[in-house]
Formats: sequence, structure tokens, C-alpha cells
Amino acid sequence: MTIRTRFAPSPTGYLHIGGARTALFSWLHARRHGGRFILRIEDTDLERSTAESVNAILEGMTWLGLEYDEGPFFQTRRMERYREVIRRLLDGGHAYYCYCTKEELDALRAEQMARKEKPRYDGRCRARTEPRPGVEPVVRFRNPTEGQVVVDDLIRGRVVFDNRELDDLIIARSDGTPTYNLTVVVDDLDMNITHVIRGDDHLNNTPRQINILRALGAEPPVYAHVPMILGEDGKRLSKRHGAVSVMQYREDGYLPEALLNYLVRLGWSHGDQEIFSLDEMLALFDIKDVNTSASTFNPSKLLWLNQQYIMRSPPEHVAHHLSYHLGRRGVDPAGGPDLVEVVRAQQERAKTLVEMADNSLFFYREFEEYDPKAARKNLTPETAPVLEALRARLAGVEPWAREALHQAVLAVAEAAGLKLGKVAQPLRVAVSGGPVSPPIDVTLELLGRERTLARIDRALAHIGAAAA
RNA sequence: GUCCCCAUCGUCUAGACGGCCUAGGACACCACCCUUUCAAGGUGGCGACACGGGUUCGAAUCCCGUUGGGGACGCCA
Repeated sequence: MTIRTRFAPSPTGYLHIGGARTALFSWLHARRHGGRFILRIEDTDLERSTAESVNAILEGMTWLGLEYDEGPFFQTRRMERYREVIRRLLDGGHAYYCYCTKEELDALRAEQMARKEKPRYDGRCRARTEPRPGVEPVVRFRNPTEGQVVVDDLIRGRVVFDNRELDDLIIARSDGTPTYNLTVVVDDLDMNITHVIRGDDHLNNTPRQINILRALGAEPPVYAHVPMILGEDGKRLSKRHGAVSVMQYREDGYLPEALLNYLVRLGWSHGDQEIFSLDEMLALFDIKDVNTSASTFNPSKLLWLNQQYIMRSPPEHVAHHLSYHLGRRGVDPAGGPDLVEVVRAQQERAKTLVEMADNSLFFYREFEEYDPKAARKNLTPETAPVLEALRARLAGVEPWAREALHQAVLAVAEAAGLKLGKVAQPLRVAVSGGPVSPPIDVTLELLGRERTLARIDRALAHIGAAAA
């Protein structure tokens, strides 16, 4: 039997970190076993579901590269099917109409809480045969009152629930629309899902779903409940813990592989290995090896991983992603040095693509103003002669290439009796506007003779103006 | 409150069969080295088996309890 997994988000927000990891695990499990990965949008909550969220989720999946083989399927398009199943459950005596009002239910809950009991529906409409005038009924599933439900979870092991702890959950609202626990069961069944890989928060729903499945005469799929991701305060991950939206990480200059790598290591590991290519993940990941305990999201480790990926990835790949950020800054890389070469020069000095883009702007356009501190220290009347000497020397350097440029700068330093740094730093500030850049010879090579000379002139003018 | 789940450095984690663990790696942090800036890199340091009982010749590893944390308890998903 081919393995079929699914990712089933509800479109009430963006694709977040937790969802992305669950999706990754599902995707990995399917791909590793030659199975199929299905995307299903659980949009039965009309109030909160939005088309923008659907797009955001799709966009996030695409950016991460988690391709699905089937879908996206929308639950709102399957209403007929759910109605039919509800009918069947009703006819078979597995479900019944409940005419209790919200007020009654609230009162019941309050009483139970007061008695320190677990609040749950007491089944008072189970035996009702007559409708109650003026009340549109909901449909409740008639949960078994005895026995146990055993979940043999791939991650948690055997978990046993007592049916007495469960109540008769609502499967259809008074307007006739189906609720989550019903739609999930029907869809997983219809879509032949073999492995339900989802968040830990659904573990408690599992026995109910299994009971519905049994009432329908079906065999439950295999379950794997992955532990949650918590924020640094140990609470459920949310906005206040920083970025939780996957697409925000793109905006912040992360490479999708870095995020994926970070996510796969949350709750899973393979010895001491930290870096996993997609192929390695595919070869090594086993859902059974996933941890049972929740883990805390650690932004600084993600940042480190991102830097590792920026350093280790082929420059062409990084350039591809970098051009997105350059574009956001209104820069067209075609108007300057080869972007791939710029990446090569910057690869070891950027933790994010945003940082790299910002630090590379000067290659493509005139910087607005000098970094004040760097200018104050390096563009002074004392350094003016050095810059002039550099200008004269650089004007005639042949070829305009790294080694020759290095020799030229070195020669100026020696002639002035200065250490290399004393010459290189003013030059760096002059050409880049700030105190940081790739090695000076590389920087000059990329910048080109024309721009280099023009910027030295600009720096000289700046010194003159400041002195006046 | 009730039910379910969880528990190794601040964080992510290694830890088959209990002995190889004076508990390993990574991030972060600190120091030093390298260095034309910033980085990268190198070396070292800091730092944990929640607690209490068992079982055993021997427990981070097994059992029980305590404590702590998380989740669920909706006409949300």
C-alpha cells in the first residue's frame, strides 16, 4: 500500500513555523517511502477563513519547496459529502439531534466545573424523540460510553483513553454545516490517508475521531503526533516571540533550506549532525525517531544555520535569492558587477540576505552618505595625501584585478611608511561609505576602476569640505 | 478542576541491550589565536541527567511517587 500523508491547515492566518514543521515531517515521511503528500485546506470555519490566508499558505509551501502531489482540496467544496455522512450516522443510530440551547450548555458546564469535574455534554438529548419547537438542532455523535480507545502512536507509543472521558461531540452545527472532527475523519478516509502526522494538540481529538471512523465501519489510519514548538518563555509560539510566519523569514533574509534544516532538527536528530541537505533528510529522517517532548524555538541557532547555508551554498543559488532583496531595494544587479562574484566576496560576512543586500548596495549605486564615525576617523586631512597617492597609483594599475590591486595598495602603504591597514581602511570608507567591506582588493576589483576613482574624488572633496 | 502528554547544559540535542558517561556535540556567552575592516576559521572555558523512593553488583537509562511544564476539555480547527 502506498503511503499517503497530508498537511491540513486551516486558512485563518499565515503558514507559521509550527505548521511548517508538521508539513515538513509529513512531506519527508511521504517522500521517503515513495508515497504521496496531500494538501488539504480546512476552511469549514467560514467566519475566520480567508482567501488571503489560503494564498499565504500556498506561497509559504512553495517558498519552502514542500511540493504536494494532490490538492489543494478545500473542505468547503465537499459539503455534500459531509452531509451524506452525517445522514448515514443519523440513520445508523450513531448520531442524534440535540436541542439543547447555548444557555443550557453553559449552565451545565458551569455546574460541572463547580463540582471540579471535566466539563462535558451529559447526553440529555440522546433519547429524545420529539423536536423542540423553535430550536434548530445540532447533530451529535453518539460516543461509546464504555471501553477504551487505544492509539498506537508512532511517536508517543501506546496511549489509552477511556470512553467515559469522552462526550457526544457536535458533528453538525444547527445550520447544518459539519465541524472539524467530522470533516477530518471523512477526508482522511476519502483521501486514503495512511499516516496522520499532526501537532500534539490533536492527540486528545484522536480517540473521538477513531470512534467516528469505527462507526463508519472504517479502520483508523496510523497516527504520529509531533510535539509542539514553544516560544522562549515556554508558552505556545506566537507573534510576541518574534517572527512566526514562514514568509516573514523570507523577508528577513533567510534561505528556505536553512529554515527547513532548523525545523527538522527541532525534535529530531541524527547523532551529532547539524547540517542536513534535503537529500540527507530524505535518507535519514524517520518519523519514529521524533522526540516526545516539546521544544523551544531558538532564533539564534536559526540565524547561525542561515549563515552556514549562505557560506556553503553555491554562489549562484545565493545570488538568486539575494536578487529578490536587491529588488526590494530598487536595485537592478545588471547595472553593476556580476552578482555571483559579489556573493562570493560577501558569503562569509553575512548572517542574512538582508544584511548581504545592504552591505552590497554600494557596488550598484552611490551611497547616500558616509558612516559618520568611519568618516570622522578615516577621511581626515591626514589621510588625504594617502588617498591622493592611491588615486594616482590606481589610475594606472594594469590589469584591474585582485593581485595587481593588492600590490598597488601595498606599494602606497610602503611608500608612506604605513601599515597596510592604515591605507586600506580610508580607502574602504572612501569607496564603500562605511567601515565594512570584503577585502579591499576584492572590493576594488568588483567596483571597477571608474567607480573607484570617482569615489576617491568624492572622499577627497568631502575632506576638503569638512576642513573648510 | 478533570483527562492526556512531557521532563539531560540558558536553548536544540547525543544517550540501543542499565555498565564504554569523571554525561558527548551544536547554538548562545566568555577568553585567546589568526587577521587590511567585518566576518569566517582555530583553541580553550562556562554549563545539565528536576526531586524522592525503589529494582540492581551497577541507573541519565527500568518501576513508583512528587514537583514542574505543555495540551485538551467550543455550534474553532
